[in-house]
Amino acid sequence: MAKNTYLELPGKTIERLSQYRRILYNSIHEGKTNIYSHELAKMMNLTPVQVRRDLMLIGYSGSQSKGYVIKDLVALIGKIIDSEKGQDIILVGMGNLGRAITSYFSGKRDKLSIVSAFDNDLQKTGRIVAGIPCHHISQIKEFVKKENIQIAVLTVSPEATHDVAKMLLDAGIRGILNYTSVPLTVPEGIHLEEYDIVTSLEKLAYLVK
Amino acid sequence: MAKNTYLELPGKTIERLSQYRRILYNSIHEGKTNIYSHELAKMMNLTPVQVRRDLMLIGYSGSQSKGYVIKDLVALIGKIIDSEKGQDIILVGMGNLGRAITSYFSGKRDKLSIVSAFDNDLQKTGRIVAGIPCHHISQIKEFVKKENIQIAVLTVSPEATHDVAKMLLDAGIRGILNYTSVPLTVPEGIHLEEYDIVTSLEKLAYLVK
DNA sequence: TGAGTGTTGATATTCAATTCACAATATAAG
DNA sequence: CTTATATTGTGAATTGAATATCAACACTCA
Repeated sequence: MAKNTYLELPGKTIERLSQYRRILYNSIHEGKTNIYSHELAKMMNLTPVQVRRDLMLIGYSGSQSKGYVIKDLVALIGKIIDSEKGQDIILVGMGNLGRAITSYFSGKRDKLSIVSAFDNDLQKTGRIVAGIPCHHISQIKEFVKKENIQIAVLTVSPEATHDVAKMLLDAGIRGILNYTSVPLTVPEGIHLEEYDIVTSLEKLAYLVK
Repeated sequence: MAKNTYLELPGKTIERLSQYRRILYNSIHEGKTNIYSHELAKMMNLTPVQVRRDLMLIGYSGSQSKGYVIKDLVALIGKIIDSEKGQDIILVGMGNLGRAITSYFSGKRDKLSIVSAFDNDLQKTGRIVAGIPCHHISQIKEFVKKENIQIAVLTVSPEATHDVAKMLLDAGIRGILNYTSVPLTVPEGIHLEEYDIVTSLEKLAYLVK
């Protein structure tokens, strides 16, 4: 039996793998069965070398004449980035952004789904909002433990960010996607992805100057 | 008269400068006037060296005893990343995400504002949506030229992405913030920032495995 | 058959970003 | 005055990511 060696992939490569897969799904729907590195590169706005390098890192080999077999490649990417049994995600902060993300995401990935939301607004709690049940934030800990949730999306107000993050960490969350404008600090071993719209726009504004 | 030397700053530094400034605003409100690199680093979840290096790059000097003067630092960052007269931004695609971003962003920055939105849904066009006027996408080109818009936020459906991007480029847009799940290619000299929620979540899912 | 073309896979190189290590300096305390 | 401590500023080293280069291979066509 092959031992499940854990691949230590660069973060950027993982992001690209996720995107390769999405594009490859489309190609499959268009009836394509094989693809060359330069084709995939073009669709992703990358160089062919970059694509080949990524695929080399995950140990996938193509053929000189036919390129890569899309079906196999998709399967391998899935094997690497998906959890076998899927992962449930919660979202905290059912404001505009929270609702947008929830609706946007619903049904996009079968191994990954936002299963429940939390908010402190009693108007919203106890009901279905944007297609998923919304509970009061006081119930986060219980829910996370019971359902073994590992990932949370954070879309609360700046003021609430630190407190909610603490709750999530206390509850045992292992990864946080922080969409607030407040930078977070997390302990060793907890994974954090942050993204801030204002920062992106300010960067663009600087670049076009 | 000092010649306006254009600082070639690393992209990552620009992003951090934007965030330093936001945090420093808060510190000012709390009555703080000076700050040390290690304090700023802690708030940003960075190392002190990183902070000092960034400030070195923009040519700001602190004092060994008092650290950095917040007011001066904020002013300098503004000088570097803001346009003198401010910049107007448009948003294309008034769906859930578009509305969320618009409301979220409104009034956040005085030098930067989303002034108008565009959509192809006639229900929305010609009205005020999420606080800003929403026009039909056929009017993009005229608007961009007349108002000298340089930056656009793209929140349309995957299917529409390429066409709308082409319209924006034709109209003379210089920077695009792409929130769709479709990777874009832009010509030399046009700035592109892409961000995809699904990718972030898949990356997190991989990391917590 | 054999030259020509286009592809992959991999090593080497370059480039960008971060971190290390420490000199220089200011302040406080003895 | 001298020592101890805490800070900044920065050259050098390191790490991480992207790119260049090319051998090996498979197919095509003359």
